Amino acid sequence: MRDQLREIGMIARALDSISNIEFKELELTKGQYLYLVRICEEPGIIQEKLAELIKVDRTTAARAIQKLETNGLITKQDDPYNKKIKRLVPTEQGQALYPVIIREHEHSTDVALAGLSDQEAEQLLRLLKRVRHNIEGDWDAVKKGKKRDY
Amino acid sequence: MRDQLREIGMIARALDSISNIEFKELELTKGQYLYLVRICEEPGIIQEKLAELIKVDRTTAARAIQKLETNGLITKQDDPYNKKIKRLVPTEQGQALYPVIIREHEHSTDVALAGLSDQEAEQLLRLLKRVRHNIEGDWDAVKKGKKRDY
DNA sequence: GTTTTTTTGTTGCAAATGCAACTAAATCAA
DNA sequence: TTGATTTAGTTGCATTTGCAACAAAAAAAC
Repeated sequence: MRDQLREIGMIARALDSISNIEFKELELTKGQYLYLVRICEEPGIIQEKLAELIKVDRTTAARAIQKLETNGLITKQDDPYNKKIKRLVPTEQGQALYPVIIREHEHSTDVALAGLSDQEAEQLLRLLKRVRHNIEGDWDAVKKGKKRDY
Repeated sequence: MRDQLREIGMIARALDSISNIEFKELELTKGQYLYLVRICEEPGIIQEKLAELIKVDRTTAARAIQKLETNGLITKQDDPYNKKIKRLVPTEQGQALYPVIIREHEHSTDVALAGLSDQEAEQLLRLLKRVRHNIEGDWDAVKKGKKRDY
């Protein structure tokens, strides 16, 4: 049975659910951790790229980011050369949350990979990267209205 | 870098997004395909187990299932021995959608696994099953209010 | 240098999501 | 067999989500 995608869906929902519950005590509402970590890791990234990076709808990202700004965790900075884009940068308060988010994430990774050898964990990562790469094109295309034939 | 969980998240969001868009022309609104396939494969399953199976909040499942019933795709049948539970069964109309959903899913699997050898695809599945198994306990516990230490 | 297309961002809705809080049946404990 | 706990299901409410539809800057085409 080729159940790889189902397993991926189950794992992703379970982990997202756990993270959302655990981050609530940090004043982070649903999904916000996703955007905040990425902004901390790539300060100056713009909204559009961020949405593409984490595979989420542009408008969903827009509102999550808006809320992060309202809550004082990031700022939107104007670019000196491009009046259209807004560069996302964590505030000190946002930065302060980064290690906490990472720690939780590391713990979940420990749990998830328990019992796997280093070789297996690495192999899993390699394979997942290939799968993600394989699927990216379709996501982009379908999002833009392209019809897949099957 | 132990980015396995991030890759899983990206893949899952991308695929879910694609499926939701593609199933809209079948009158299936967001997420419904998830529940319907499982009910078709395991007719008689109850709501609580279904939510646990696909790793989704009980109340979210409740409403998605309610809508499937309203739309005539499944029925909730009383159990003769247990007045509390309701067994979920696809209607003929629901059954009719099953092969369509599977076909889409098979296509996505083709895309996702492109370039992987049979051995690699099998290895991926084995590893994902272990990861899913590893994480299930935590999901259950955290959902029920347990605090993880990390 | 102007027109067309793409990129980036926003807002209006309608719908899904999920935590609390609540029933009621079933199971467990005494 | 009574009382406590767990299981299964529901509803209220606030929030997130995402498709349309839009605006404006930037880039590409001509």
